[in-house]
Amino acid sequence: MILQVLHSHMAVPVPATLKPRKVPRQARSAATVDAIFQATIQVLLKEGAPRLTTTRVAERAGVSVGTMYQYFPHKKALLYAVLQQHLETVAEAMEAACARYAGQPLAVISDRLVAAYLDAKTRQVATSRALYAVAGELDTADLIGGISRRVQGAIAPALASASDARFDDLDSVSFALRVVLAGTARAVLERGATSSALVILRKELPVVCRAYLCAASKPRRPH
Amino acid sequence: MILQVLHSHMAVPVPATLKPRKVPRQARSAATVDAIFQATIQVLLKEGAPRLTTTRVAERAGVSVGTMYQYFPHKKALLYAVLQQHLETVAEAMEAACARYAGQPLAVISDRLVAAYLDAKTRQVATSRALYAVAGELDTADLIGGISRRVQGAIAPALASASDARFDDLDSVSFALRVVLAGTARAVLERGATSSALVILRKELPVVCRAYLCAASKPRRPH
DNA sequence: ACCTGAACACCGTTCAAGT
DNA sequence: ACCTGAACACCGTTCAAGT
Repeated sequence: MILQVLHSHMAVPVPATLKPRKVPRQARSAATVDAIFQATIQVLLKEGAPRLTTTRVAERAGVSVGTMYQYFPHKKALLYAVLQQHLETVAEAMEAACARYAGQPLAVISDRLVAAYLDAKTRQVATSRALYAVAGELDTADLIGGISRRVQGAIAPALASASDARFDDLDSVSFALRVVLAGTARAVLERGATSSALVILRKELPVVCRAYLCAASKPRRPH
Repeated sequence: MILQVLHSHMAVPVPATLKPRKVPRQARSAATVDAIFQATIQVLLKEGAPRLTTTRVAERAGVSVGTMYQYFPHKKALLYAVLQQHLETVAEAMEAACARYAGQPLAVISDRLVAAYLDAKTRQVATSRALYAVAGELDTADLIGGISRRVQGAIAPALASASDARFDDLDSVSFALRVVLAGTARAVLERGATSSALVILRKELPVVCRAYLCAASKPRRPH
């Protein structure tokens, strides 16, 4: 529930066992939850995933462990919420880009989507990396599934709207495009994220996507 | 060292802290290590990552925890070794495919490399998935870095050998191709790996790579 | 020489006792 | 009503005591 307070647009269902047990109705509670949230990211970045313990987060947030467990039923719920926030930021960026460049030529749409994805992911490289590491311990099937559906739901109409191309199998192409974007970005960001690797990614990934979309579509006369 | 016994072709340097502390010189020791290895995978698949404890692995392998710590200085060394074995299998498959299809037209090389990668990863989908989950807790920068270099060292000459294409920036293209392959496959395999998702991946990933390689190269007359 | 497993430090989680 | 933090079960790791 608190997740909905923080992200009222949320469309992804949260598994019952991962739901926070308490709805912060008062301003003070909301502040506490926010402090816990911030503390989690700070400890993760400063101490690393292995030292991200409930005690340390509580200490940094200025509350007792007991209090923390009133808001998050267990450690995983905490990580889940942080990951969710990050993924929804990315999803929003993609939705915005899709809406903005609808009706443009395919090459433009492709380039803009790639740029939007890379921008969203590289805006806080450190946080992205840390969250990839943390996500492995979580049951993220539903969360990732929901975000994926949301992103694909934005990509598909954007591709369909291209002024100079049409797709026979829009769903497969949307799926493939999302997976290529997400997978490739992760493969580079998760480890070093060397600046040279990032440079190559920014140069080559647009070529990959444009070439693919072109190969997977048929031309059509602009109307 | 024991890793070298198990995989004598190993080219990747193992960080000092992750090295097993004991070299099994006798057959009995090698058998013990192998039992620990098998037990790790079994426990991981049957009980899941959270229940993968040193005690459980030792019990299943039929040794005491103390004995296990003679061979692997800590739990991470165990996981590291298992992951390493898996990645080297994939690297071998890629090297074999690269050698086998050298000199062929670019489209053939591309399709075969994609097929080789997907085959290697999907041969044991369950193990692949389980290892992705486990890898998050490990310091895999060196391991992944070494394997990546090895795979790119095979991909680059294969691409250069294409009978009908030549590349201006071979390194960037090899890098991008490897990252697209690895990232995309992971994005699909890591979660559900629905059979429908796998079908789309097998159909679209070759199109992605072929279109990209074609776009990133110039044609040349076969000699 | 090699193996064992109780013991230790530390983790996630709970809940009686405080305010 | 809400917060606290000692207590509990369990984990990774060690090392004195066995063989």
